[in-house]
Amino acid sequence: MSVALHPTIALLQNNSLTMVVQQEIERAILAGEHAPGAKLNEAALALQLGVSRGPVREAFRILDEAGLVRTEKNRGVFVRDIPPDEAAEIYELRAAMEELVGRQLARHMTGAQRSEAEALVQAMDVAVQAQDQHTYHQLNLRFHERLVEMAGNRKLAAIYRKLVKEIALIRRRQLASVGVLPVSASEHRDILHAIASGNPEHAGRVMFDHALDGKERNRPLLAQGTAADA
Amino acid sequence: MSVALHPTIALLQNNSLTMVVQQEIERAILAGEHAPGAKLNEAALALQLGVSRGPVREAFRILDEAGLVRTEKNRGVFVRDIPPDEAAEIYELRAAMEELVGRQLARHMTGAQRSEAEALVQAMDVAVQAQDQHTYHQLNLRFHERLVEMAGNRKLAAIYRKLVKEIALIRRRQLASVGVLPVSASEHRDILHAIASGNPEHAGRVMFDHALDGKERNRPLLAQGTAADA
DNA sequence: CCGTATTTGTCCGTATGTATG
DNA sequence: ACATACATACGGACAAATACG
Repeated sequence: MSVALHPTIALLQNNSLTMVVQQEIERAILAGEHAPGAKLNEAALALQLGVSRGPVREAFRILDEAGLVRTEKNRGVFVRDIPPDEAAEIYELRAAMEELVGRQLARHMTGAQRSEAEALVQAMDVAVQAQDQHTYHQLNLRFHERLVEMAGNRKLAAIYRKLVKEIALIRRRQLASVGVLPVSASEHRDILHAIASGNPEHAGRVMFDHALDGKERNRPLLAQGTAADA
Repeated sequence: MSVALHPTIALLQNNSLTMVVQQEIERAILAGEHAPGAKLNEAALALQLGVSRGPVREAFRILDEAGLVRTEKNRGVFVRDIPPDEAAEIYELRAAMEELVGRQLARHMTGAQRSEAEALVQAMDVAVQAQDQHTYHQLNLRFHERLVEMAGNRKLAAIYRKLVKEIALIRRRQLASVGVLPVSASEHRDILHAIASGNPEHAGRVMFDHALDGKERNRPLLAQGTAADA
């Protein structure tokens, strides 16, 4: 007797309290409810979430390994405040990964995948015309995540997702950076076009350049790093 | 009054019990003392390490996030047994990262860095002539890790190190794979030569091909994956 | 510089869920 | 199918370190 569960419920099924706590703290951090550099009080969080300190501590260890918080022995856990030079390196690495994705997709993208990606681009157009920044941003994230998934390397996809979270954290630091909306509107069509061309190097370069735009848009606070690749 | 500490001691200084436990379990896994798929008993490990179950549980969460173990709710923690198709993807991803490193080094490698790398290559030659597999293997790991570090992207280096650990775990699965020794002896000189040529694409390709050799040597058990890049 | 309060680090007990005869 | 044994999940208590007055 297997009853179909609502997706969300299904996921929560195999989740220990530690997982729930970890996801909630992560959500709060990425939502800006805890500023970079802020101290996370173990007991206070446990109380607030209605759990004991054990699961909170375990969640802290996960978040530390994931790079979202930093732990100082006998002092506590702090939201990571990624310095500009390291932020630049993370942006460069994400761009390099998108380049790999572009190369791979130029070789192996299927028609169905192309259709799915184009649907997302069209939805973004709608969001732009409706001046709906939030929807646009969500769709943009999904567009890129789906492309990365389509590249067919699960480890690459997993690392990419972590980088995206760190970048979200970096953006929290730069108060103003939200606002510019449709800079990349037409670029997404260029990406799909480049992929469809079947030229791996070209598709890779287009995706790399597009990804680095995100870094450039945040330039004011970033040291002009030299890191991996161009 | 700051007394100079031995490096090892210095590291242990700021390490909580959880860190110590995590590093010890990790070491044991990578040393093959726990086979892939084996169950790690919380209480038994705690007893064996002379600590309580708390730090062991926290260490488990770190190792899970790092990808070295897998946790099943209410069942326990198991050493990850990475399936062949995912193993192939990890090898491909590492190769792609080495390609990035090659490109970057072709642009920015300094003379001092080149000297350091050449010293490691020479040491490897000595190990080969002495038929010292273990030393050769260690030097080989250090050679590649140093090159990755020299690329100047700390996040890339951190991810690379994690991939290397997962690959070490994968190799644990394939009982025989140790034995072939100097396959890559001269290839390391080729790498340095390609980097010195100053041609990023060429250096990248040489490092990519070299890295993928490691995958090919382990082919028998690997599904021929399609993953990221060539 | 010292004493106090707060917070983290560690340990252990209990409840709950899983495997086994 | 049931009962028993066992392992994990979670909570709470004590000890140690740090921060503050």
